[in-house]
Amino acid sequence: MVTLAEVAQHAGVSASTVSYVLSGKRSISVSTRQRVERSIQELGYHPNAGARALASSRSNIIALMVPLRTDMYVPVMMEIAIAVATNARAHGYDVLLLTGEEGPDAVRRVTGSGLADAMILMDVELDDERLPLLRATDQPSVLIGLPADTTGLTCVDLDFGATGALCAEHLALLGHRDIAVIGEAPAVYERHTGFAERTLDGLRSRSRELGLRVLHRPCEGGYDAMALTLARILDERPGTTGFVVQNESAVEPLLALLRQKGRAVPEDVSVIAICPEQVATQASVRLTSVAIPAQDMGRHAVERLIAKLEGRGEDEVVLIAPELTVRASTGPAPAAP
Amino acid sequence: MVTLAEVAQHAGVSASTVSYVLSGKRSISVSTRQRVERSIQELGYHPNAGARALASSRSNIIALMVPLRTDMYVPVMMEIAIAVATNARAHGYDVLLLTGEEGPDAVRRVTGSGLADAMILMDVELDDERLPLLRATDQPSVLIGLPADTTGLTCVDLDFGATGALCAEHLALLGHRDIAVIGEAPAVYERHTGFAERTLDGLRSRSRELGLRVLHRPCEGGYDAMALTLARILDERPGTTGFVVQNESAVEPLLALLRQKGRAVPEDVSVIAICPEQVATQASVRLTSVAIPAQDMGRHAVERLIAKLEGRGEDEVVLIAPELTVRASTGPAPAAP
DNA sequence: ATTCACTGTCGAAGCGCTTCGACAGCTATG
DNA sequence: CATAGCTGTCGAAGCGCTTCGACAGTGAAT
Repeated sequence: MVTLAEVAQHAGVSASTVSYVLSGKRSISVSTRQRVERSIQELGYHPNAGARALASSRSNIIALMVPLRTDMYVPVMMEIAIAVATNARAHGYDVLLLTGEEGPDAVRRVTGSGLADAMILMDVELDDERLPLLRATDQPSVLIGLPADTTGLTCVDLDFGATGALCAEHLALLGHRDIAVIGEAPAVYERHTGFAERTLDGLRSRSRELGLRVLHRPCEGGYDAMALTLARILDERPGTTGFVVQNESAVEPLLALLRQKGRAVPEDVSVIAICPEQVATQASVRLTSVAIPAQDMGRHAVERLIAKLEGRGEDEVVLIAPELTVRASTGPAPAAP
Repeated sequence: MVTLAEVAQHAGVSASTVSYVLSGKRSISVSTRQRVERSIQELGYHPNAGARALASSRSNIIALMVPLRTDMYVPVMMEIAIAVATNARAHGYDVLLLTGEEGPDAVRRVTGSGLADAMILMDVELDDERLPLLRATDQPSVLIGLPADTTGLTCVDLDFGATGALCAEHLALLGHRDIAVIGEAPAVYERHTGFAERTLDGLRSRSRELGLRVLHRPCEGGYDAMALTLARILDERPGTTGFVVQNESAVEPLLALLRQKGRAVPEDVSVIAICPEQVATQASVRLTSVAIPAQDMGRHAVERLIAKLEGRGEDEVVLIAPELTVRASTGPAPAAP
């Protein structure tokens, strides 16, 4: 293993000079710099991470806590995780992957051990038990998701309230009057992750303004659960002509069921999905959708975090504006019979 | 920040004693151990990761390289990644998330800097450019996937050859004679990740033995691509009664299209999917499937790696035996008209 | 009683790096 | 021409931990 000292000797300078070449924290003459860089190249030198962390008390690592549950919006999670890793690398940071399993202990462990310089938490619940720890420590952190109380925290999330409102507006504009929301699984609401409720709130309040009637039904996803849910909805509100789906695994079943029941999309009923682009474009009907901007969320989270690490930037809530893309699954409400 | 020395002072022992309590590498009297442990508790001590890594030249970190592409079998990747993280933690290791982006350089960087003690590579291609590096270094590694040449490497993967064979057997047993394989996107074959080819090979050779006729068509996934692919297949081999699908995003479109064409599943045609359990159970028809055992793969990979880190275990190829679960999408071939 | 082998503890020497203060050799300034 | 202020480099002091050898104390074996 090549060390700083060996590079220094090879280049005929002192170790500190090599260090300064590497960090750029003091000016170095061009000739020396080049000599050192050549030596680094020739010897294939890589600074030792542990020694560096010890001496500088900075690990250049960002911890990313992902939820342990793999049962929900998984592709989004993965996309965020990868976006975080990619953006972090671009800023010279590596990413440590923590699962939610350890819960608050993971936060303690990471902060206490100096394993990471900062952390990003995904899937934050409204009243998350990790939040007090984050507020107490001076280690920078960013949440992806929006807890109930955001004081002293930096959060990044899609503006789900605006997303709900946007869906209501689109359907109202098309003349729909009775709409149904196919929500996430009941467990998601019980866990109070927040985003589902916020979507619903936004949608409901805008609907009220626009005179839409809204029926909300959580749904486990999958074909059978969707069949049951749809039957109940149509039973209760036969005149429903608009659907907003916030559950990836209910999308395709819903489309199949509507087809099966002879309700044409978008002629008879309109469907809006809140889902990743890929799902919307690959579904059996090209779906009008509000995209979940996983990449953006990852990128923003890293950028906020880097800003904090560099002393710039303060606590703030970044809500990404939703964008509705009209595709083939929504159209004018059918004339009342 | 609490240090070893402070704990030592608080407990009235020397620093080395505390260290030995922590590592268990020398015997410590019960009374001393308890005193030290109490001090650790009271002070809320967490060993500094950097210092530890420097002194012991072991970071207790495993690097996990995931593919950058988020366009394919993503949930499987995520599940593997989480299984890796969870199992690694159980062995006292943390996981560093690397994206494929950096390619071979990431391997150099990690090995060179001592950032991680070992690495797991996902999505290994048949002739992966990272392999020479892995063979050259003495850092333990495990591949998830199977390259062309496995000498000097440890690999974990589903036995895709046996998977293909299993599918052929199941369909043959049910009396099918003409079967079609809906494969992964052409890009997957061009990239030579191997698993798709191995599946096909296994399926073809067993089919030959069993007298099945096989038509293989790669498919991008999504509704339109699937529609085109299916049309071609039925055009070329109208008598096709069995389908094997190895592309998650083609599954639901295929089912919808078959329904639409009036071909009932499983009465008229049988469908086997090679996909995660969740996809199989949540599809619009409960699918007979061969599961992709993501959790097992992650677990095996970590276990192999730990074994190597502890000096036990040598290079080997672990092929996980496929399991076919019969559900509602396969049945006896219809009597010839 | 003497030796021997443990057991439990300590002190000290690093691990490879960053960073602070020092300083030699300049150039610009009064 | 002395002085001040740069610029570029160096030496040395740690960062917090692990680990090696040393050794005091104890009990067993001689």
